[in-house]
Amino acid sequence: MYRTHTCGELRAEHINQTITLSGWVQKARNLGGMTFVDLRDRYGITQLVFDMETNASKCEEARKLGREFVIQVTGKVAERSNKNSKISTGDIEILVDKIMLLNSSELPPFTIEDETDGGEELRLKYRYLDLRRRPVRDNLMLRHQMAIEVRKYMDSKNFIEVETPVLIKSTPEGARDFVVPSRMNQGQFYALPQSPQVFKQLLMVAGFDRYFQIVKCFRDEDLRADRQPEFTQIDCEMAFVEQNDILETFEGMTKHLFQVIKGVSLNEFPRLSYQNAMKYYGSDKPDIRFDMKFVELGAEVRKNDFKVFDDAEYIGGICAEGCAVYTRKEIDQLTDFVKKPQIGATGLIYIRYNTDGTLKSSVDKFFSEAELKNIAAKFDAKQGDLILILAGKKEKTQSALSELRLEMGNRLGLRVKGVFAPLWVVDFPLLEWDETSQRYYAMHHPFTSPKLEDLHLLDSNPKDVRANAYDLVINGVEIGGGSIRIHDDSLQQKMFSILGFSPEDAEYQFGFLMNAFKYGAPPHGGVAFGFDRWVALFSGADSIRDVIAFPKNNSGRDMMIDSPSLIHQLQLDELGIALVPNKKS
RNA sequence: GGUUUGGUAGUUCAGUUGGUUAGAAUACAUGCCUGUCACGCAUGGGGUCACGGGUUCGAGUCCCGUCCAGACCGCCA
Repeated sequence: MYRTHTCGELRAEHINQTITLSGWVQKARNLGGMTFVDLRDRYGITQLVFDMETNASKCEEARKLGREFVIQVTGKVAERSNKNSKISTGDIEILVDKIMLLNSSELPPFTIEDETDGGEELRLKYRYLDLRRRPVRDNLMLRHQMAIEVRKYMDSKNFIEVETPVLIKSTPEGARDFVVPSRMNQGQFYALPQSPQVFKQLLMVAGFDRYFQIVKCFRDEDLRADRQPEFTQIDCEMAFVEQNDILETFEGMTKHLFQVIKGVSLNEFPRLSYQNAMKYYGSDKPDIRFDMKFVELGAEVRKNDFKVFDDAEYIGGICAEGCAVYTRKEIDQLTDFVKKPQIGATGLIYIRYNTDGTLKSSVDKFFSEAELKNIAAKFDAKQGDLILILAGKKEKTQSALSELRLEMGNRLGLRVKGVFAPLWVVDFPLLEWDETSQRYYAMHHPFTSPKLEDLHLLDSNPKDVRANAYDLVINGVEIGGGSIRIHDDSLQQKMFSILGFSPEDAEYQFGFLMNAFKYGAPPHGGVAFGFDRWVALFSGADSIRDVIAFPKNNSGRDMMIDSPSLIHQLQLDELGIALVPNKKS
């Protein structure tokens, strides 16, 4: 028997018991006459004691132990003379009688401690060592707990988990597919699912009126801190429901997770239309932990021969409370921030509402103090506030102002970890126009239903048609999204035609779905949550990499197993694949 | 594809206007130490300054290119 207990469970009540532990040597502290060894496993750390006076040979053995050696010890639990309140086993220690070396270890490339000295790259390369560290392990434990609670909640609401296939069919809509060549059908390819979308809809046709799945999805797009090529969704679908039924069901799931995992009780989630989200926050995923809503300026600022305003399609700003004290240097920093190519504004206009009631702005040449005061009133600015204004093309300016708002939120410490502000963003547009390809794309996906009351616009004015689509946003992170689907084959066919599919293309790619809809498809809709993002939100991690056991790096590489990699010519031959030389070689 | 930051000891980093033998901390090794728990003290080993080219009397430092890594934009129905 390798162990009678774990390294995290022995307490004062075990004193005088003879026990056996196995684990990794975290650290040996050799004091000459005696040696202390911290023995670590998944559950905690227990201190082992070796005394030169009572057992010199064991003490000599203990001195030879290196970091991460795997040992098994048997001994008696004893009360410590110096207790350590920082660890749960800090009241006791083990007087070791027998020690067995189960395996030695090379010196790890970074220290296996809560505060490691290792950098990101090294830790990914040696992920199995990184996972020995408590903070990383805790994230995976949290992930496990959240998955358990999702399943508990969904089960309690009569949802059943059904597995859907991973080798499916490529479709040109949406993200790039990862494709898998078929050996038995040469020249043909499977695709890995970007989501189980069509399968869950087919499950609704099949009568499983409440489905969910915690499922891997794949998208061959560039990575970010919150984007991995393979990621996990909580994928859900319900039949015989309207939008409100879905929002309530999954608001319930969200509240359950917050309650059980974080001990946080949430109030009813606000619902904000896409239109208002853009108007007040310039973003379809606003962080509403803080207010600082946009104020749009109109004709009243366009008559002073100030060309920046006069020529602008959109003029809008935010009011940063208490920031009138910002120095010229700080405002220059903000100007540089909005002028970064990633943000793309051409300049920044400020109005300082000084504490003495005077106003100072970067446009004093064009606006009198009274006019500035009027503008300040529009912002509900108080003395001591700083108004920041951007002007230009509407979409670009709103998005730049949104970034500026978040930056100010950061500077003012308004985006506090541990504070959670969820909301539903609803009434997304059904379609968006793409200039490059001169066609409409589905904003959500091609199976999303238009709002009944907007249906008449579908031919005349497609871009104004709103969809039964919604996102759950928490702290400015898109945690999930979904829609009420089309369940009528003629409407689905019409959608495909608006999206530029020829009837033949639509039949080739989605014929099975439209065919299924001919056999009594119930009204249905659903939602999918980004599980990794959710765990990251709960753990406070900056990147979803921190909550994934074996993540990929920025370039989509697994640094540990070093994939992707070349495959043998024999494998290529079997698949009937010939590689063309790429530009690098 | 683009913007940007970085690459120096096992690791995390510093390195001044381009100037002698490239430093610190930590880790590691050895010795001393009987209550440590970030143990302490002493000593020691450890460097292809990412790679290639250029400027220069002289390059870790300046210039060009390549590679690698991070953040972001594009992209992500």
